[in-house]
Amino acid sequence: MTSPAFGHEVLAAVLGIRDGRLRVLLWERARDPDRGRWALPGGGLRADEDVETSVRRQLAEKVDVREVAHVEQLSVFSDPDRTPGPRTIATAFLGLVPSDADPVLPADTAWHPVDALPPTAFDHAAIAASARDRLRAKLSYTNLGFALAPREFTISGLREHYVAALGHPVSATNLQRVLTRRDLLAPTGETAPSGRAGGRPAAVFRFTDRTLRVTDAFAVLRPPAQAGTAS
Amino acid sequence: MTSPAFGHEVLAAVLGIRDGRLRVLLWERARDPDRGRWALPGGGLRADEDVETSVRRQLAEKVDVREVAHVEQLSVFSDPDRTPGPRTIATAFLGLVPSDADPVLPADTAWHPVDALPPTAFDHAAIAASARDRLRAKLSYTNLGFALAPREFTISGLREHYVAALGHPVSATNLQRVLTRRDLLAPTGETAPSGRAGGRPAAVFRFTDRTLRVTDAFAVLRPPAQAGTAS
DNA sequence: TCAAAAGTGTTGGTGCTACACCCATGG
DNA sequence: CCATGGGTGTAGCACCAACACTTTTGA
Repeated sequence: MTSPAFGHEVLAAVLGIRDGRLRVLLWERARDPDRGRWALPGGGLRADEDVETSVRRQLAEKVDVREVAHVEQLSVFSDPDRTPGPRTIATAFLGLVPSDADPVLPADTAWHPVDALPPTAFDHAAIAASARDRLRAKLSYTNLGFALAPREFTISGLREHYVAALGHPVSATNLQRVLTRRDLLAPTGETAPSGRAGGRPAAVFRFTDRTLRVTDAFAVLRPPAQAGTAS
Repeated sequence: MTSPAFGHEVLAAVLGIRDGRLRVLLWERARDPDRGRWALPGGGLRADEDVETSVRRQLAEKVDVREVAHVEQLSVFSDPDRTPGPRTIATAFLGLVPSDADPVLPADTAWHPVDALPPTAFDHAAIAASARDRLRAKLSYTNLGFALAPREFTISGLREHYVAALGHPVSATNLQRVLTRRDLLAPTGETAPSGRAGGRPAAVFRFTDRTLRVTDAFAVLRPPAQAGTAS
């Protein structure tokens, strides 16, 4: 059991919709190695914390943690040569920040389009891509939209978030019906003022639930009966 | 960047259907700590390998690797006190062995029902539970059955595998239709002899594909068109 | 009164579950 | 020819995408 020891870092791909695009939070490295390239926030794991605690601590230094609506583990990146110098293993996380949260960012930190990244440090581009893919997959069978959208929104506003995140057209009509059928949306009773060009004012909604819920589990091999689930 | 270094181990929850139950491969610890308790196979990460390479190497010592039909990463277990002694972080994997593979096992190693584990070492019970849950979820929206079932099987034989893995009844009629509709099954043309009590001989099938395929992605927010996918 | 934007009604199609029925074998 | 188990036909339901239509606003 005398196995070697390795450095361990925690990295977070924090995604959010900003200016109509799906973006990831990156900071520009001021020092070698990879000076001038853009990196994911994160850093070394401390002796007294587990990786979940660590990622939240590290994010708190970039973003007010209360603004991060969802955090989940992606996977381990462990190529021996993934970084120069002493070997470091990384546990990668996906974080999501709603678009009405506008955290004050340090000067070296900015949101970059996840589909058009600037030159990135180490293997961080692969981590960002894996975060993007995880988000896209989960949007379609969970209520994860709550972590991208603002607290309150109109259906067409929500639709734009889904379009930006998924990268393909989404029908507002059917989006509303799917989310309503599954009881994910609740009307607030308010309406949003119509724009400069007129038009009927939109009803305002919020998500009924702001924690992750799988809505399509066991689509095929569903456990029998479960009477009462449909409400 | 002078963060501390930690031991890193790789652990595999190898699941398979044995004697009609979903079981996990465990070995009995002969030494303290946790002597006499049952542990998942695995061990320290070497300096020149990544975690995926490592888990396959470690499994080769217990099971002929060619018999492991599927391996995937679960998550990191990193509680500072998860093991006594110097801190060790674990990357946990799910491995699946088809029921027609019968690897020769070392004397200290045995298959145990995953829903009725013997006393387990460290946090290994939680890892086994997370492997079981991952398997159950993926069975319902992927072709992952190929990694549990034998190479060739009858529908009712396959049904028993799903029942054992999921823990709830599954209809053979509908199982066949669902898997056929998605082109996951191919008839071999052979039939299996009927049992002592008679009955029509069953047709023999195999999975068309023996690598993981997601069959239900984007059930809700499906990308538009994709002409020709249905074939 | 017209254009714009939001929201609802409706229709046709697909996939799924349940159940009834037919098929092939051993005794 | 009967019991046993395998396999298919089909009816009804739920869900869903597309599209036409109605509603409510600003100019």
